[in-house]
Amino acid sequence: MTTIYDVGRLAGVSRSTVSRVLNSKNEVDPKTAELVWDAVRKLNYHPNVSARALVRQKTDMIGVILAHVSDPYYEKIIKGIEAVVGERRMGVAFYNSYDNLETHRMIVFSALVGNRVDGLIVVGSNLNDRETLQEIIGQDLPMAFLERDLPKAGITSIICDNRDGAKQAVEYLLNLGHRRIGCLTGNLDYQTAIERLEGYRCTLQKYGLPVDEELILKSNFQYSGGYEKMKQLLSLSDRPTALFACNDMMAFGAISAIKEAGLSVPEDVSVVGYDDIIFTSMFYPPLTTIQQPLFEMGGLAAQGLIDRINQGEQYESIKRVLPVKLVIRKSCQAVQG
Amino acid sequence: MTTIYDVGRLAGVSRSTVSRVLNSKNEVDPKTAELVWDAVRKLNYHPNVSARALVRQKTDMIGVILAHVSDPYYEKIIKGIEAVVGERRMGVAFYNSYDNLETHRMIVFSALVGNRVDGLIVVGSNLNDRETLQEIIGQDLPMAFLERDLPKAGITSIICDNRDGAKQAVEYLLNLGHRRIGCLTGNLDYQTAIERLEGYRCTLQKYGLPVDEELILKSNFQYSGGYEKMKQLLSLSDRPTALFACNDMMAFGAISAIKEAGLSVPEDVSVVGYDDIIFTSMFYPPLTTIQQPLFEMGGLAAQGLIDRINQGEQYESIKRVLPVKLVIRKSCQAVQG
DNA sequence: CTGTTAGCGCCTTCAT
DNA sequence: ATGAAGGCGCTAACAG
Repeated sequence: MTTIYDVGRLAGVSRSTVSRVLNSKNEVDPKTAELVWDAVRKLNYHPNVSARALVRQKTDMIGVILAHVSDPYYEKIIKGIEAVVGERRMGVAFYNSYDNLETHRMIVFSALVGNRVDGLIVVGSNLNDRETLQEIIGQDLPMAFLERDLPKAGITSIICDNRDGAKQAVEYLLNLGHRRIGCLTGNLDYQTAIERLEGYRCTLQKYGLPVDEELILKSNFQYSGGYEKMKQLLSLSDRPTALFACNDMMAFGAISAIKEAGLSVPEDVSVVGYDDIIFTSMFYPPLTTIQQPLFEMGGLAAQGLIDRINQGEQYESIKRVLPVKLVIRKSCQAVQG
Repeated sequence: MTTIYDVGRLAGVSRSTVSRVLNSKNEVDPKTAELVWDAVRKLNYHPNVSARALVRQKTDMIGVILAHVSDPYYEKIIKGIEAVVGERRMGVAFYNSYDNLETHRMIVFSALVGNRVDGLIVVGSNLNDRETLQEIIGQDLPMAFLERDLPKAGITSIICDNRDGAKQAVEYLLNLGHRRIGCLTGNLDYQTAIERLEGYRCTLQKYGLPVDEELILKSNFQYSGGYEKMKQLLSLSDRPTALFACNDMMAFGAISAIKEAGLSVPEDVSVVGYDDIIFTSMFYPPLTTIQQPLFEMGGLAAQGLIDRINQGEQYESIKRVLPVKLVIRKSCQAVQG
């Protein structure tokens, strides 16, 4: 391992000078600096991150904890985070919680309390994590929340208007003449799932329609969940003519079940999804869905977190609720006759 | 920040004893140990990772560099890596290269030379990265390669039998009576893309069929690339009756183009993909494709890397070529008449 | 403008 | 079985 000391020796200067050059602090004679850079290149020197982090008490890294990095839903959020973080010359580390409370707790503590990262973005975590998070927040460590707001916490949270999204979806179906509209919810341990369901309910009520509990099935945001629950919905004597799936993956699963039953989308059942993940437009039929500003969300969370890190506890937390919009494709049509 | 010193003071012991308890080294009086653990819990102490890494000269983290974490293709590979790494009580950090050589270089150096991780798994990187990688390998730092083998490197590499995969796909189509089989290649800066194309060519030759260069279109492993290139293929006067797409995303794009042209899959064009990503079975029609043992690949790479880290340079590198298999779904049918 | 000095928090001999 | 002391590689005062 080559250290700052080796660089100094080769350049004929002290270690502190090397450090100054590397960090472009204070004034350094341009000639000296050039000597140092030459040595750095020649030795292919890269600072030991641990040593640097130890003395500076910061790692220039932020962490992002989410259920599973590979979930396509996170794609644009991740890109939004990375864009901002890269711009500020920091790095990102991703951690998978697998939606497991114990794992989540371990990660949060070892990453944040163990100083592995300077701050943490928690993406849409399980509401039962509240205790862990309150504990962390109590220590005034930099955090930001995405798709979730923690009451009383002086912390940035970026969420989308889930109730309004559900409202747009349901209103769209109502305008097409649908009256029996099924709803596949996400895992109700998640704020987004709860709010979307509320939006569905309120919208029906607003239009003076009955909320038939038989048409509301608690699912889990997964393809398989959408598939299974849709089969149940189709077996109803008076089956729905339309479906509001609280995310796109469940919509895909539901559509498979519909096709398997010998029915068609949108001829027999209209389907609206939620999220607008990248696959929606590749899917057949192209899915009508609610689009969230995912890239922007990621960016705002990262920005809030980094500001908090830089400004310390004087940072004024922000809470943003971003608007969503309906994207009409080809999975819905008006009720016939 | 609470340190080992605070813990020691609360427990009434020295810092070295705390350290011993934490790392369960040597013998420590069970009563003393209990005292220390009590203090740890009471203070919610978590070791400072930087300090620990600095003195131990290891981070217990491995890095994984790939084009983009959110690409669904990596999903199972990632899970395979995580399974092994978790089992060995280490952690993983993911880095996105975005298929950019400069980014790739920076990550490799700062992560590995900067001691951010103990070793690095490079997943299917651009062949033009060779120089950077050789440079790193020259420093005998622990690395493992996935979907790529670097000649002369005493380093673990795990690849799949891409030529055989292409052969299985093409033979399947030939057996269905197809003679004009198009090929959409991936980005030929990648070993997998090159080998799959070779497999396609060799198989046709093996059966004494002409290789019509007009039917081979260089694409990029992307949905959009598959879509565009398939449009070209369809505009040919004597268009192909079947397509071998070198990955599933291009197959999806191609199928969109086919549908858009008023044709059907598999009635008018049969399509075989490659990879068997999670979406293939959700797609309509369910895609016939080549399945790779992705989970196993990730696990083997992680295992090889960790062994190398633990055993040092005496580690005997392994090179594994894993078998692949054809998964028949519904995107192909026999030539009519 | 540059070198000297003193830690950052932890682990690991070496004593006891 | 436990404590004292030294140092991992780096940065940040403080001198000069």
